[in-house]
Amino acid sequence: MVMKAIQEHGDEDADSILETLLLYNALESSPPELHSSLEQSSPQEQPSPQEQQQIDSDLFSLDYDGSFLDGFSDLDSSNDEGIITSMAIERCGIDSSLVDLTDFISAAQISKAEDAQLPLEEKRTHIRSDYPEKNKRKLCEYSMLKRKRMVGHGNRIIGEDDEAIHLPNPMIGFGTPADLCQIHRSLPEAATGPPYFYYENVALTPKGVWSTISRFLYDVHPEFVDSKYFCAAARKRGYVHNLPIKNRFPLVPLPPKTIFDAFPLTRRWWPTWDERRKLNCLQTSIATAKNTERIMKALKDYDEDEMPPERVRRYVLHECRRWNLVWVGKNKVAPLEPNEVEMLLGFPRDHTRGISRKDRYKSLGNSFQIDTVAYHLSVLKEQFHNGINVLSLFSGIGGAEIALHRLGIPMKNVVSVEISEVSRNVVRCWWEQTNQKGNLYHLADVRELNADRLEHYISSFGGFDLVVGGSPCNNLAGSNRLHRDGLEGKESSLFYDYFRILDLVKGIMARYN
DNA sequence: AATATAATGACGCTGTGC
DNA sequence: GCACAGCGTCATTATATT
Repeated sequence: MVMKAIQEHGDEDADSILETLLLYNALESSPPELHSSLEQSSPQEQPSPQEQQQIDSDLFSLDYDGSFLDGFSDLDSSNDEGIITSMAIERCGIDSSLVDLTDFISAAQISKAEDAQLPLEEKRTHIRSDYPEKNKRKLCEYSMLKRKRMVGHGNRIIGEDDEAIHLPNPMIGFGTPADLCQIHRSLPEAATGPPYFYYENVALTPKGVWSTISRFLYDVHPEFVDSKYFCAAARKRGYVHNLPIKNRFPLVPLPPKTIFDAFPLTRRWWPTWDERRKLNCLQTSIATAKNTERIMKALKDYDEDEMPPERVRRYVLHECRRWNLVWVGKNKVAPLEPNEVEMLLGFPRDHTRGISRKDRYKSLGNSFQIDTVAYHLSVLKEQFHNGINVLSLFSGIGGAEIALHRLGIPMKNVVSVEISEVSRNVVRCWWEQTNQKGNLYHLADVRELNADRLEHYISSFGGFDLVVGGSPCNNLAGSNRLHRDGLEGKESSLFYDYFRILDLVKGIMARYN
């Protein structure tokens, strides 16, 4: 089918080939194919000096070398697609499913397709005649046009958000510690640092959102990762970043990977007909007492080892999945406690202690999964072992800061912007409790962070090494029944401030160097 | 007793995959 | 056609604080 698609479209039109393959795939039901994980062992020396947690190199003596794909960045002939396709088959095996092949080809394509073609502003701008005042997106695009010189017209018309971005399955990004499907990527020139940037948001957005985000963030393709490959709970997120992806390493100790590992006591009460081994996404609100009460009622007539009728099982399982419930007694389920959520997300125990229960769930539900993010940020350790300057936007309860800390990367200066006073207090407390040597500067609103302030920070400590943050997902997230109105929504449009600030930092840093 | 803060419970719909 | 997942919002009620 791959070959057929190539014959149909010729070697050069990679997009059409992918389209065709995806179409074939939609028409056929291809058998599920497991990813082959590499089992080679070559001890990797891990720089872990003054770290309290020693890294057990035997635990992760996997080969991170992505050499099988080393040629990718150097391919430049128009015949690449054929080569890539055959490499894909070679790599994934002749029997592998089309999904695997297309994922592979897609990942390889992205790095190539991105930097070519249109000038940046051309791609990011589709409304250029009117003078926008109303929405942030237009304002941003307008300011970009003003700032950058206009280049000639492109020859390809790019429609409004119609370049659908395909979510990979399995959602492992450029590989997890256990599944090293690593690909060498070449970033578009406009995307390269300094500074490094790392942007995060929910993977399952309304259509077109991720292509817009990607277009603004210098055409870097998002890395989609589900944190279920790092911990016991799912968390499907997209990450747009310009970090290297070679030689990543995970945090130690490794977090529990299954529900039973995380909560051993639940095993005693877990019915055989509940086959869940991972939790669903940890959200900002939990089940009510009424919910769990109804479940208890539905089960009250059945013994522990007795299988309830299918109707009852279906109801109970549906509610358990919907509300992320765990078994805590005979026929009794309960939502997770705040400190249990902290543990699953990789935060120190009682990190959010002292604020209201509701606020704990909310701030945790809005946070990073630390192990996942730290895995991506781990490549900074070698480069910044003497310390790093961080601009942390939408900091929340400090997921990025904690990831860096747990990686053993000293923070020299952290400018942290967070609207919630409660969350700022959490980070401030943590900063003091962990005896951080560096300086923490707190701001409340990203919208007030202008060029003057940035200039001041950059001149005072010599630039930011990393701009990190995840902008609000309120208007993107599936759970929002009322205002899921996309990237232009009230809160989610703050993404454009992330871009605005990042772009300012890039500009100022370029002047200083 | 008035006011501030916290907890409760009900509320669809989109996108994807089989 | 159906199963499933999903960093959420709001009005109302309960509890805490002044």
